[in-house]
Amino acid sequence: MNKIVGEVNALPASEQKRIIEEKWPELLQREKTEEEKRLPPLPNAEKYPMVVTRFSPNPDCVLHLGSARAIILSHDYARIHRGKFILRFEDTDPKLKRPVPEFYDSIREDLKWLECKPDEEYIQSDRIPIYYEYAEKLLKDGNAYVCTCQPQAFRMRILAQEPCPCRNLPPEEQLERWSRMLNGEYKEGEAVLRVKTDLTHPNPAVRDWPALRIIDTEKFPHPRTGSKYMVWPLYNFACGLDDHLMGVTHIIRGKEHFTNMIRQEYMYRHLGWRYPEAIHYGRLKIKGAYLSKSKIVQGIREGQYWSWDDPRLATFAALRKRGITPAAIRKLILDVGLKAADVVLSWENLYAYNRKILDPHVTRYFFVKDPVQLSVSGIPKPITARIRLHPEHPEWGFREYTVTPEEGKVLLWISRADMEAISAGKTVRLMELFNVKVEKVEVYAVEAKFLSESYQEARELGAPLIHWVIVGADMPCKIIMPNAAVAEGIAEAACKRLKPDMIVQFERFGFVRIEKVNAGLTAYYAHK
RNA sequence: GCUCCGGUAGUAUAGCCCGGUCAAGUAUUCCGGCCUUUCGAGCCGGAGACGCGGGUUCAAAUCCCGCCCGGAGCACCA
Repeated sequence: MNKIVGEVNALPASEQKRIIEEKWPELLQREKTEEEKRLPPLPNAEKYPMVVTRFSPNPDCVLHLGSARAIILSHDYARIHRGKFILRFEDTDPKLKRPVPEFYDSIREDLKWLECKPDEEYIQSDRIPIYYEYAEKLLKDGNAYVCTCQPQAFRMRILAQEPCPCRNLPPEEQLERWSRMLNGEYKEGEAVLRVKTDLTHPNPAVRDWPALRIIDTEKFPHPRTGSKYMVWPLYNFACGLDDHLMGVTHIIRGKEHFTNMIRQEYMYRHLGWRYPEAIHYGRLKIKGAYLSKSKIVQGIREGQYWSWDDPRLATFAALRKRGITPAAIRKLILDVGLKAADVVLSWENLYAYNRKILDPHVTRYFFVKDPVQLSVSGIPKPITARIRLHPEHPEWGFREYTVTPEEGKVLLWISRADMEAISAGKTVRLMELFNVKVEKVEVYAVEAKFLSESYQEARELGAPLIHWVIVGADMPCKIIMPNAAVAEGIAEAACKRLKPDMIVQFERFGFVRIEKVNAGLTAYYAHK
């Protein structure tokens, strides 16, 4: 049996696969279907020559986990169908949701990190003339009007299902008003372009919705176009036009946009267009973290968080910094799918996925949190520990430490938590090193006597296994925890060769991402 | 309040359209065991759910009605 296994393993993987395909094709089949089962089919994908999806953020903040669903599902569905994935910046509010130049880039970076690189990119503030063109067309065709009513007065009318006085003015008059709007003859708030819908629609929010408004860009210049434009499209107008103009076939977005679809459908009818497939997924939350831009922005402004990548935030920047992998996030999102029900994600699931991704690939080191000294006496000779960087990969190498007793004694660091769990008379195994018998436990130190080297003996005695660092072969280490607390301790000397961005496992402590290496080590904690 | 949309174990999800094979599957979590020089991973076993009440039916997680609960929208925001 072993001989046969050996023979098979000696063959190259491609050869193994060929043989299986030849003799047991059903084995491969099963494997394949299981992997592809991941996402449910996209509705009506076959009705379109090419599937086109888009992610359309406002660059007024960094991205966070709440956007992961739109990004990953849009991207992955486009890829599954060999379609196109578009990134579109919706930066049409220079006043209330002011875009910030640095966020255009941070969003691009986040998408790249998430392995969701867009095929095309658009910025709405580049497209203002296009929106004007369609505004004019709608006006000309009597499908829109320039409304100069006071918002309050308009609301009263619309609630009563009555047209406001502006609605039925002839197209020529509308175009006249429109050019006055563009000329700056109206001030901010004095005129708005509305798309005609059904005044009797059961939802008042749908009736004659606003499409373009005036913003005083002298006062609130747009970061990209300055004061060049004073008339800016609202969400439903810009987004609705762009989705058609860019050939988007499938819109995947949060259910807060459900009413927006109804509104936009009226415009599509005016223009003789067909509305894309729209999927509205539920709200995504994660326990104990704010997934709201305004809360994040507010916390930053008030100094509650250090920065956009503060470990307490669920921004992609923060997750990245902690060593959460994009693969784990993708798994989480594919798991959740595109149901309309709200979901409350738990960090536990994210961590579990991340751990399984990381565990086979990352190297192991010892980090002693809250160190106390353990002095071991009675060591007969120098003893060398060779500890694998990964238990299942001896070929990756090892760290090597030699304890050299002076008058039979050596000093080691062990963690306070381990010290508290042991007491005089107990036997303890220092991993990969030797066994000791504890003699005295004090407040800051432990004294023990060398017992034996045999690991087997430790097992038989049921001795606890603890990790350690030789005093002198060490470096200070700070670990930023997810709650922004700092765990202080000592890492083994081999950690000096670590590089920023590496993710390692500190045994019996957890996975961390290295932030800085100099005389000391700084790392961010991911999870156990 | 009005207009929509939801509700399967602690969490997430499959099943619901096309009722039976669902005394409800999967992942994670928790517990136990095995394995292992980590309290990690792996392996084995176990715990844990159809919001409530009616109805239709031989049969309902699945269909119908009512209720309850949750969420979203009701901006000259996106």
